[in-house]
Amino acid sequence: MKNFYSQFDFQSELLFEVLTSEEKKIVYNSMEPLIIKKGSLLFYEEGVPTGIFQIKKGKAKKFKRGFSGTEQIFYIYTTGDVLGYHALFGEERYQDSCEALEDMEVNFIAKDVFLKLLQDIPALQRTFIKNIGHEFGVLANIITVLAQKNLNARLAINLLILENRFQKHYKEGGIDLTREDLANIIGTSPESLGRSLKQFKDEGIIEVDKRIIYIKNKNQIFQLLNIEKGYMN
Amino acid sequence: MKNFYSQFDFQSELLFEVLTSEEKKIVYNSMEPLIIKKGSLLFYEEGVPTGIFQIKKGKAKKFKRGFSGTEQIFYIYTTGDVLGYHALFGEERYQDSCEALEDMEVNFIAKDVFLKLLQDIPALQRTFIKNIGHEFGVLANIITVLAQKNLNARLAINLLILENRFQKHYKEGGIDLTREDLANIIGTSPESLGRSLKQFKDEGIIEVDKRIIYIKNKNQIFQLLNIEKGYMN
DNA sequence: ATAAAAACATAACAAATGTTATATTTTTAT
DNA sequence: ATAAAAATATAACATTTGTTATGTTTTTAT
Repeated sequence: MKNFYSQFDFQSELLFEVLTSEEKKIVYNSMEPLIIKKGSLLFYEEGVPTGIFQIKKGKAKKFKRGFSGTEQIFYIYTTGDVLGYHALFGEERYQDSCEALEDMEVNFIAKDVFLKLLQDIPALQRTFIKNIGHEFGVLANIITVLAQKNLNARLAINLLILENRFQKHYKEGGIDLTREDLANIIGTSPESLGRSLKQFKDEGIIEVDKRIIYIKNKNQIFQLLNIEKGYMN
Repeated sequence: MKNFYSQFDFQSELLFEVLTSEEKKIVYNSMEPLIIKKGSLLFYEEGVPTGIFQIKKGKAKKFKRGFSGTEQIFYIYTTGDVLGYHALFGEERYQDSCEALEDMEVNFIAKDVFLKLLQDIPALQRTFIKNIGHEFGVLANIITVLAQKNLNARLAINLLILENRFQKHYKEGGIDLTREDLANIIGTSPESLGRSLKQFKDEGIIEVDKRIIYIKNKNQIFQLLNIEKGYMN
């Protein structure tokens, strides 16, 4: 059975790790640094692709809008993640939008430069396409959770996923998202989310400081989810 | 704005349509016919990929199992669809399982043969990778529906999608799925699904014969979903 | 530093969905 | 053709989630 976290992680921070140090040098020399302000878009649905990004600092949400206009967030990117490459394979447009959740520093590789890199470094193309396959499985897993789990379980699962993803890069390891964004990840309203958070607080599962959520008792979460010990490693 | 149905359709029946008639001949000569019995698997999660399939006759469900073992179905394939190719790009394993819903006739292309075809016909590789990108967007749309819509709306949307997909190949155009499978698509229990179906019957939106569901009044469905006329074309 | 705006917390009530139980219909195997 | 098994329909009740409303805290802009 697969590791729990890898079922929900794009693993897009490892994409350049397959390269030799020589090849890495070529790739990193192709990058140009960009500053992206909180609230602005790295790319948007239906837009023509311009290149790919690697996050040096900050977080971004990937989302689509439903019929009714509500954002559905299906991924939060953090430091190290590479993103924006789907649309570069096969002359497509972006399938979704990506917005900075805080002021960000990113490295950008322009489309033409990236396509040249793919040609020059055979391992790169295979790695990226392989990862798109993996990401496909991640979305299928997200579908499964949204379709089969009730609100508390969806919240519990996403708290584990988000804490795991953030703690790699933020020392304190808390989950710092607006209630609206968190609600738009787990598929509910901010009010219903609030009720579940209160339950978790009352049961000692989490603590909240300002809006930052800290997981205090993972065992209780595993119990809630009926996950056997050992599965989470 | 994109066509409604294309947002939820893999469009994997068009993959060979980009080829010249000469190239098509090569591809179709590489196929071997297979008979697959109802209930057996074309491929399964974690399995090593063997090749790709094109459906000549019959339907198949693509699904994953959640923690609790319940199937989550995220796609129903029908006649003409090509499937099983994700795992062939980049030495992966299957991310999901695919089971025949009735006795099927399929054309099979073995892995090595298919990879050779990809090399020999450059347009083919681009087309397949482009389609994987499109399918990624389809899964994101499914996530949005599951996260944001209530049961009746999810049912309504999936009835439209399924009728549209089936009517291409079955004259009567009804939706013939077990209640369990349909429930495992829209993310509910067969009992709750039954209640919604009864409501739809009482309101004259659908008719049911044996287990086959016929849509009788699409306008009522559009109304239910707040979809403007013209959007569905 | 302060006022205004935005985000958050919480409760009460309404509506939707889950669950359990039972009866009926349809399919399958012999 | 018939009995057994599987699938379906439906209802009653329990639980979960959505919604509306109000007050408080936090952030933002000046």
